Formats: sequence, C-alpha cells, structure tokens
Amino acid sequence: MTTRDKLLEAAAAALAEDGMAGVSARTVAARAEVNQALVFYHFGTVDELLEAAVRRSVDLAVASYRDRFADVTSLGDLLTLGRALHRTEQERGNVAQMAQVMAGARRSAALAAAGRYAMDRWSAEVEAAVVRVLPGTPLAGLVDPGGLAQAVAAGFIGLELYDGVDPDAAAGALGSLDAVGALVAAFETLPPVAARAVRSRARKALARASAARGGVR
Amino acid sequence: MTTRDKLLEAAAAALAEDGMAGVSARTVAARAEVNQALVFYHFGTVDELLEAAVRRSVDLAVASYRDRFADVTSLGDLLTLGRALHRTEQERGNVAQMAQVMAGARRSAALAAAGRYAMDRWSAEVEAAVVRVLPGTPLAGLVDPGGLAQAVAAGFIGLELYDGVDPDAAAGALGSLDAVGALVAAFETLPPVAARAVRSRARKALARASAARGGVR
DNA sequence: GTCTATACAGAGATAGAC
DNA sequence: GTCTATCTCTGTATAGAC
Repeated sequence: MTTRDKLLEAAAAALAEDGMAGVSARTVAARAEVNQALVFYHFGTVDELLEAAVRRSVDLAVASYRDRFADVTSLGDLLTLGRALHRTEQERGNVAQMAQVMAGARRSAALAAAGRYAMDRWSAEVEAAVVRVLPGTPLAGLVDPGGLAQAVAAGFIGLELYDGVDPDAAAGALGSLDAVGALVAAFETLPPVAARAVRSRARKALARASAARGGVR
Repeated sequence: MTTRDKLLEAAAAALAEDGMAGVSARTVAARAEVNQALVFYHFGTVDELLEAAVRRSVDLAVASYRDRFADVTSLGDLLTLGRALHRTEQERGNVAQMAQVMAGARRSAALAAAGRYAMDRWSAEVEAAVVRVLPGTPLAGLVDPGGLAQAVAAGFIGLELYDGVDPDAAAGALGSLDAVGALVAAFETLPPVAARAVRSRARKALARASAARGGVR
C-alpha cells in the first residue's frame, strides 16, 4: 500500500469518525502512520486530500452497487435496495463523509466540489433505476426522475446528521419514509381508471400551487 | 443591546454564513464588535456560545410560526406552509445554523445538544399539525406522525447542505418532493372504497418488508 | 462587566537534508 | 519520496488591571 493510499484511507476514516473538526494534516498523517509533511507533498492542501478521499470512497461505493441497481425492476425492488443501501453506507461511514464535506463547503471550493461530485454520482445511479421503474408508478409524468433521485440523496444526508444527534428520532423518521414509500408503491395496484384520476388531480394541484407561488413572487 | 446579545447574534450569523469552520471566539467577537475574552466570560466556551445562539434562533423562529401552524387544517395547507417555511428559514440562515451544529456534533456534546434541541422544537411543531391533518389522508394509521415530522425536518437539513454545493440540483429535489406531496394529497379525493383498498395494501407491504428484514437480522 | 496582555496548543505550510 | 526542522498564524483560554 502506497503512502498516497494510506493517506486517502486515513482521511476517509477520520472524516467519518471525527468529522471535519477532527481532521487535520497532523491527525490524518498520524492515523496513516506517515509523516505530516507528506500530506502537502501528495495533495497540496488538506482540503484537496479530503476531496480526493471522498471521490475515492464514492467511486468505490457506487461501483459496489452496480449489479444491484441493474436488478431493480419495480418500485418495491428500489425501495428494498434503498433501505439496504442506506443501512450499509451509513455503517461504512460513506454518508458521514459526504455530509461532512458538504458542511465544510462554505469554506472551501475543494470540499464543495467533493460534495457535488458525491451527490452527482449517487443520484445518477438512483436516477437510472428510477427512470426504469417510474412508468409503472403513480408518479409517472408527475415527477422528474433526476429530481427524485436527488431528493433521496439529500434525505440520506439529512438522516445521517440527525442520527448523529438523536439516533432514535432518526430511526423513527426513516420508518415513516418507508410508510410513504409503501403507500406510493401500493398505489400501483389500483385499477387503471382510479389511478389515472388520482394522478390527474395531483397534477392539477401541483399546477395550482406553482401558479399561486408565481403570483406572489 | 447587551454584550451577551451581541455575541449571540454574531454567533448565529457567523454560523449561517461561514459555517462551523469559520467560527471562532475571535471571528465572532470581531463581528459583534466586542472583546474576544468576553466570549469566555459570558459563555465559558465557544461551543456553549454556539449552543445558546442556536437555541435562541430556534425559539424565535418557531414562535414566529405559531399562528400559521394553528391555521393548518388540511394536508394541502400543511404542504403550502411547509414550502413557505422552508424558503424563509433557509433565507434567514436558520436551517444552516442547524445543519452546521449537527455536523459538529461528533466533536462536541454542546453542539449535539443544540442540534437535538432544534430538531425537537421544529418536529414537535410539525407533528402537532400532522396529527390534526393525518386522519383525512391516506397515511392515517400507516405512519407515525412524530416520525413523519422528524423526516421532514431531516429532509430540510439535507436540502440545506445540498443547496450549498449544488443549488440547481437542490431546487430540483425540492420540486420532486412537491410532486410526491401532491400525489399523497390527491389521494384524499379517491372514493372511500378505493382509498381503503390502497391503504390496506400499503400496510401489508410494510408488514412484509419489515418481516423480511426481521428474518435477515 | 470589560479590557489588555499573554500563555500555550495546534493548525497549515515550506525549506532543505537525505 | 520521505524526514526533520521550523516559520507563522490562528485558536482557546486565563490572569489581572480597570
């Protein structure tokens, strides 16, 4: 294992365990058991090390789900995968890494880029599955698949931070999202006539709401 | 305005604008135009100043919505209020303050307490409205009002961080959540028989999913 | 309650020997 | 590529005068 890789791994672990506040060239180097100056030799700045570390974590994690995303053929499948993914990635600390660089984004362009990259990669993956699955759901034609995928990714970030301050509450929140997902999925089983009626009402309500907002602005 | 209040206000502003990384006794004191040592005289540590600042921001913000929450009588009302609230609180920087202390929670018990407090206050407010509104919706009996309120709060936090790294994407995500909300709301207009059928299917799907998870664990 | 002064630790970053 | 040494800055925190 090269020094570069040791640093990347140590940075990812430090970010996940101690957060941005616990990360410094010194602490990361100590964790990697290499000299502190090597952070700057290999990466230039601490932020750039963090950026590289998160990009690597995300690339590895996303790749590890490629097959499972490909297997998704229904909304139910996608919800099941989503639950498993959330659980696993949270445990691995990958969600924490993302949340932490995103929280640090105000200060550093490198961190902002890392956060954007991570969210992009995950939502692209989710979006591809949503596009396949959406036609069979009540949300077809009502919601933008990309936006939905991004909302899911953002939700994971929020839950991660919530879990850090109140694990029970975060678990309760996750359970409720499951219920909403189940409801939308169950909607698939409506007779086509009823489904169309509901969908058209939802579309009208949306149009009304955005018109109201447009009027105010 | 007392020195204490100047510090509280400056801390809140610093947290919202520069994030945890940009906050220090020196920067906050400079912003408040008071001496740096007064941070420690009044609050003991920087983290305790931040905790006090966030508690104050949350108390003020929540109080400012009391009437509007009381006026909510339908899911549609609640969604409309939710959109307005999200927009306003994000602009005021209150959501950013919450996200930042939550991100720093790993390092400091005071910050964790501040995050927990903020999430509690907001979700209690939302929950009270959800409890009133839920009986008229398809989610009645399917979802825990408290959990749903917590999920909404967590979602706002996630969107805030997302907005910091990719504003367009965050806006897209928000739009999709509107669509999901509209769908659930439109469901209210189904004939009672159909509504009951869908709800019961959702309940069964939920039970099945959690049984499957129970089997694996 | 407020200010000055200061101690002290840890941060980022670089120079230069090896 | 790696190490030692070091510079400089910023941060937290306290002591003591006013």
